[in-house]
Amino acid sequence: MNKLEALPKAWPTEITTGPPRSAETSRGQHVYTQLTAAIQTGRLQPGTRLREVEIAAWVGVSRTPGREALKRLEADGLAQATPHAGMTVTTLSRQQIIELYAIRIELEGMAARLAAQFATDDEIATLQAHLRAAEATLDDAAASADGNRAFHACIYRASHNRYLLQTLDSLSTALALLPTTTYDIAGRPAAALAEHRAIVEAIWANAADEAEAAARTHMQGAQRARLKLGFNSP
Amino acid sequence: MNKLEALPKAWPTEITTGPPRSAETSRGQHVYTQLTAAIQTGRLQPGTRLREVEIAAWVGVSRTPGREALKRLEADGLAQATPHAGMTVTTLSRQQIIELYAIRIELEGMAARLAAQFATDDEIATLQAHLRAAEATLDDAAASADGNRAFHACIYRASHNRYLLQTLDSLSTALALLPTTTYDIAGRPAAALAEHRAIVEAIWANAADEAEAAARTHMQGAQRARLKLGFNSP
DNA sequence: TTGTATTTTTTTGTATACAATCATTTTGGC
DNA sequence: GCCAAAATGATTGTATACAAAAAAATACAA
Repeated sequence: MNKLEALPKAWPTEITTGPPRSAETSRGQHVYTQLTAAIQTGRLQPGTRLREVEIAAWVGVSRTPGREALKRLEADGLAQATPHAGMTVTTLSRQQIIELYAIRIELEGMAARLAAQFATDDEIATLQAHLRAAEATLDDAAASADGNRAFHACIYRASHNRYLLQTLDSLSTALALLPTTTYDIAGRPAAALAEHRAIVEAIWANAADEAEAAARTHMQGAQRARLKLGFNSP
Repeated sequence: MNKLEALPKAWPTEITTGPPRSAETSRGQHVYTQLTAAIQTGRLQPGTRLREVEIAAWVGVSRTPGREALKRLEADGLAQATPHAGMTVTTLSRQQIIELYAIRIELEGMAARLAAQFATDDEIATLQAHLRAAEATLDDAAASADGNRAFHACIYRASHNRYLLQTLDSLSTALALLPTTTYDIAGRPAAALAEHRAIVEAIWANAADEAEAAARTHMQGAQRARLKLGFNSP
């Protein structure tokens, strides 16, 4: 039926960067971590075929935990399966990116509003620390992108709504499928930092409306930057 | 560590109500369908222990597809796992219910807004058909609840945002963990119908703001009704 | 050459045996 | 009788063999 194109059989040479795999975590969890890391760093490009045996051999486990990890990827939207035919890393269309940002704008706004209402002093302090850290890495796109992820995750947690946290996490992860980050655009890290400042200030002042507005403005800026970048295929 | 309380070993006598399992669908999918159905109809109560072997034996398959289905339940938030200790059907706390409704209010509003902008004539006609059908089942709480689910799913689809659709689907499913529906409250089906009418009218008129407001009002009403009901444990 | 039937190969789907881990019970000592 | 430590049992985690389905390759005729 659907012919899945043949794809690079070569795997990234470096297999594990982190700890080899604590006895605490299951092999399945380990494979999942490896796969998401490989996708987010771009070592596994969208469209790449994911074969159970290859994945398993790559990480050095049997098919069972490998298969489990792939199923989780599918549930996260990071991989797509066709019955009996196998999985590929999801390729986002322009339309999908627009839809992703649409819901993210809404939920980031909600998170900022809730954070303005419910964030603890500790959480606000952490946000401010992230701002300071971001100043130091304005020139490093990769570090900026990492810092950005951490900053947003902080706001999610500060919302004190576990379903919101979970949903935004999953949406952010899906956007990590895109090959480059918006921080590769000249001036974007500085603009993002200014927008982040506005959000944190509103949260610090317990100004819910302002926080929501600032977060929405920020995400709209991110979307504009993203769509300016263009992307891989359709 | 955590002692999982011993729980009823008896399984619902009727195993399968639908088709026995088409050759098209995998056994894993079949188990998943059976489990979600059992949870949503209340045959599997929150807190019930889910053992891989029992599940597998119940549906008549081996552990592998049973285990796969359980992992999917966990990803959906319908079951909770503790490593090496097993899974139980999720029990929602009052706080969780509040958080669920909070995000649902936000996203239902967004869906109604988008539907007002982008719904096709067909989709609006389907919504109107649902209103007429709901009139006929005002006295039947179970039928009302089913119709309600279908109605909302229609709006999700009419939003034409696949991530919004997916997220709202998942949130609605999580709420199905609650034992009784708000439609068991006297007068609630009629109130809900009136609120549904307001939403559809706004969508039909392409009035985005009104649609969002109507949807939020509706969900706030649903939340109030829900919290009035009380619930199982914590 | 082209279209089609058939075989082969590849890959996922499933069953099952075994290992690891945690909870419980039993045993031994005091 | 009570506590600790070892043995037991239950249950999940993992490996692997086999079945089933689909895709690809091959053979063969028109």
